[in-house]
Amino acid sequence: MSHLNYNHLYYFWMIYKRGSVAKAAEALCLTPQTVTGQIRVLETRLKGRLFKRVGRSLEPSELGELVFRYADKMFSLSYEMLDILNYQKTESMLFEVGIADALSKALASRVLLSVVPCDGSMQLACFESTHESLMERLREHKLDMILSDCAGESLKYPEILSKKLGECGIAFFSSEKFSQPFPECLEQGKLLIPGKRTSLGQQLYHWFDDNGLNVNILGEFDDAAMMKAFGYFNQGIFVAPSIYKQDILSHDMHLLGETNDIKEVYHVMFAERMIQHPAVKRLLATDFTDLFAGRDPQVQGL
Amino acid sequence: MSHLNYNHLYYFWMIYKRGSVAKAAEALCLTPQTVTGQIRVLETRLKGRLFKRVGRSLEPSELGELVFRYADKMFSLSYEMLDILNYQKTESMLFEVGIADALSKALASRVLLSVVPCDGSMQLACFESTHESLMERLREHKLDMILSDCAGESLKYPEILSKKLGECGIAFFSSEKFSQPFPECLEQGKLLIPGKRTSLGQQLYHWFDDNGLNVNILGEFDDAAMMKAFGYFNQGIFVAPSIYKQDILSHDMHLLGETNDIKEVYHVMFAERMIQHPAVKRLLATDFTDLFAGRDPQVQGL
DNA sequence: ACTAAAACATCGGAAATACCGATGTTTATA
DNA sequence: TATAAACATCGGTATTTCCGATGTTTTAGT
Repeated sequence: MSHLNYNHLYYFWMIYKRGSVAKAAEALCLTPQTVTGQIRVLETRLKGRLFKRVGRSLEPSELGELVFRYADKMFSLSYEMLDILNYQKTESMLFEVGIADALSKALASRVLLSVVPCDGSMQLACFESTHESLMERLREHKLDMILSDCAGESLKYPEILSKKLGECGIAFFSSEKFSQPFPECLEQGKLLIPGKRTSLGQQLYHWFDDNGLNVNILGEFDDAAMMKAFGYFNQGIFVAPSIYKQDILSHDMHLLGETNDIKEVYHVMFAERMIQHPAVKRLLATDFTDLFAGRDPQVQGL
Repeated sequence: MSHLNYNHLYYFWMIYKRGSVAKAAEALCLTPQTVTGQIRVLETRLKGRLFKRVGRSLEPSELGELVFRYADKMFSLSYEMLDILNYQKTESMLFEVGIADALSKALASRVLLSVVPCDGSMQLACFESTHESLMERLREHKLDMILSDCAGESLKYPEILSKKLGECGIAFFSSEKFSQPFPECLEQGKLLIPGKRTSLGQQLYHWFDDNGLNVNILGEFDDAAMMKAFGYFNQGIFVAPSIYKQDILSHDMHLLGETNDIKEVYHVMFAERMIQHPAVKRLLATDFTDLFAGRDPQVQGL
């Protein structure tokens, strides 16, 4: 049996992934007619059509679906390999991390600092965005890892693994003082809260309900840093992880109260790979219970 | 970043697998200088040597080892895909099974018959050989499955999975009758036994020891069918699974005795695949306890 | 209903590259 | 020391890939 032309298989994979010959041709820096032609050759070799025309676009045939299942695994591996070769070549290794807007940046930075060696041999690149858009980038191998407050979506993608790093109770802060005790005092001021789509935001809504609090919401923020900035320069009441109490109180803020009913949960998400990024490996080998209890973390050896 | 030439990667994989450019070139129907040339291009693309010369042959470099780990997964998948496309194309599907010489053919045939549909839509091809050579063929994707008496070796290859189908006590038969009771009578005749390299052979040696029997061995057989044939036409005492007692006794043989201390164990071995051969799927879904107890097996639905 | 745009398909020539023969170098073997 | 068996290199040829031009079908817009 003659050998497969694996470049043809790659072209096929690209058409399937991008959804059209035109888009694939663009990604491959070729003209559409070339790509079509090469697919014709592959179809001759495999003795069957890979796509059928539906309207003016193509849909994979049964054979196409079967072939794609294999090609996808193959070229995902190849992309993973090229990734690794890239960061092995670069003098100072790049570590690209996505951080969910909703997370407290202070804790996230502590987590990252504990796994990036301080000798300058690794260059950290942080992207902040919504969980969804970060997941997309992770799946495209454009991020090494994500720190996020929600792990739920990772179940949709079998190639994405996740691990809970830790969790931490939250506290309410304000520049004002209020006459009522906690938690009733929350009804007296205006609240800055995380958006409903974030895990913390949803928990807060339920908690207000459960405690019969009729709160007054000044603003909803998808980005925790933005919320905190508002809190510092306005009258609003804002939320932050309890363990940063000391830091926030030193900014002339007052602690209204704390609760462990609501937890900010930290998850790390990463693609399943044959060779993990060294920083991800370190992170997975590290026990963060100390960090989330407000102490300095212990980094385990690999 | 420019795209990889996956045909070059395939050539590289072939050199690594076969151990030399010359052997790879032969397998690829090319001349060695062509293969070397194409590898040079790949090395330029990956910005590093893949092999280093050691004596008059090549050894993979560190980069080569890394690349091979990926290429091997990729092209193993590709070969698996081509296999499946082959048996999907053929009108009557081919089912290629390896059967270890040492196994009783009667039981093996019952196992196979229970998973091959009787409508003629599947064509069975059986190869008998030693366990080792069958394993080699299985790893080369030249067999869909192996039936064997030993599963131990499968642990050496992570891509080979195995499952125990069942086990069955054994009995001793002979055309002669002996004066002494079982098992002492075994010392009176000449024994035909399975080879020391088979599981049954080893168990027998230990059992003779444990029971203080000083037996007289006429011949050792790697092939169970050969042993039985000898038993039928000579005076030797031979061994067979207890459940075929009735059949063997009807050939004018005498049962000397049975034991459950020694078991003939049946294992099935197959490659881990994304899409299993339908017959293997059926086999794995079938409970053979009835068959190994001498009853007709119940085939479960898929 | 007609036109324009956006898909994919086909064909023939041009550009790229894969391939081989000849030859050279090194290393193991007889 | 000769010989065979590896791999490496070079230059020309053969093959394949690629693109431009052109055609067909379908969708969208006016």
